[in-house]
Amino acid sequence: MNPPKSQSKIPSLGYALLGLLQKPSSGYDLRKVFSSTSLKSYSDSPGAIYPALTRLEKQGLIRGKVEEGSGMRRRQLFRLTPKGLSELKTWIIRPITREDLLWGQQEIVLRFAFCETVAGPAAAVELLQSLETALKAYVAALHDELQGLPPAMPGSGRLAFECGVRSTECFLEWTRYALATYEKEGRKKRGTP
Amino acid sequence: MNPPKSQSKIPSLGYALLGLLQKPSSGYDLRKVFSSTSLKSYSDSPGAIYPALTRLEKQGLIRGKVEEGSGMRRRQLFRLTPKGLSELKTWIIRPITREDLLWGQQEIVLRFAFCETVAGPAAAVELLQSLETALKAYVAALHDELQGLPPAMPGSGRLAFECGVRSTECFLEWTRYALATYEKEGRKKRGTP
DNA sequence: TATGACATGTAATCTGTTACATGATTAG
DNA sequence: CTAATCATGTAACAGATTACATGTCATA
Repeated sequence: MNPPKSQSKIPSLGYALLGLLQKPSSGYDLRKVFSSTSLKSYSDSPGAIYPALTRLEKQGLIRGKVEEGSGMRRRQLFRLTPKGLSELKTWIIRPITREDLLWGQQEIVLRFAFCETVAGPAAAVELLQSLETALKAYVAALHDELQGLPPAMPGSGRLAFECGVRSTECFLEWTRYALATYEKEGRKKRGTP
Repeated sequence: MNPPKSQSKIPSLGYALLGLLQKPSSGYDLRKVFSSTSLKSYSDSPGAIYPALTRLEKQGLIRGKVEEGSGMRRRQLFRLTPKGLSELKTWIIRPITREDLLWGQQEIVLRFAFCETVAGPAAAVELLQSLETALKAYVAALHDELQGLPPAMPGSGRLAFECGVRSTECFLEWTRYALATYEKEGRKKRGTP
């Protein structure tokens, strides 16, 4: 009666966890990653992590097993299931859309960060290419909007808008830099013909 | 018994609404601003806006009045109360901390965008100066972290980190550009001595 | 043996999302 | 008249925050 609800919408934190679980980890390990590395934008609170892990396990995307080592603290190691890996891969390699850009850089860069180990360098290049396309259109649209701003707008309002434009341009430059890096690597491996 | 709970933590959306309500608006107006301008990162759904307005009114930060025009649709105009204006100002001019940077650019730029009309150009300059200080330290820390990355890290992981560094540097450049803009304006008004 | 770090979880509460509901006014 | 748009809300649900609760192990 309903359309098949194959994908039961996973929040961003869920995908971050899936990506990190390429290396089997406990909830505590994951919390430490979020609190100590540059993924600080995600919550490291137990009230966020543990329920999220439980949900992912219920969906069959990860599987936890309590470690039984002599003289060790109780510790549950989670690892990706094949289904979880496939879900992660699907999320990562979906081409970048304008919507993705509106929801923010963070998630896009996270997808890219996981891309090489999950789907290989070729997929990373494809992801960057779709990102470049989307960004070029978006930057152009932002410039148009900047032109159309009411001249009565106070200085700080216009400057704030310019900040958004610059930040997007910077993201585009990084995308090109990343593409160039992959190209260089490719040439190295093929022996710079 | 409890410490005085003078500030009852307002979420980011609440402050965005307070800032926009410098110009009296209806809930529908505000939704249109969120859906049509570059504030698209905030939700324009009625289920977010209307409850948020109700909360702000209960806290005495805004006041709504139903408009009674001949042959007009029912429409409730909200405007800032003095208490709301003061709360908004306090939020805006608090110096930028490292925590603010971790929570994201978005909110900082929003604060700056409202700063000039709420607190004047001098406050905007002070805000930018505290931002510059915080950003300089943060960029340095990010460079250190980049040096310390494990060499075993896959290419896309390192590139993703570099994206964060570049984006922060870009933000710092914008901050200096904005400061320069204010300085130029100041000289113009004082007659370029 | 007492302190602190390790490790996991739960409960209350708040906010946002999604979807639905309602009525008034204007355009065709 | 009827369809679309204006304008406001509500209800059910999911997810995050905060604070608390529990117990283990190492070490001083």
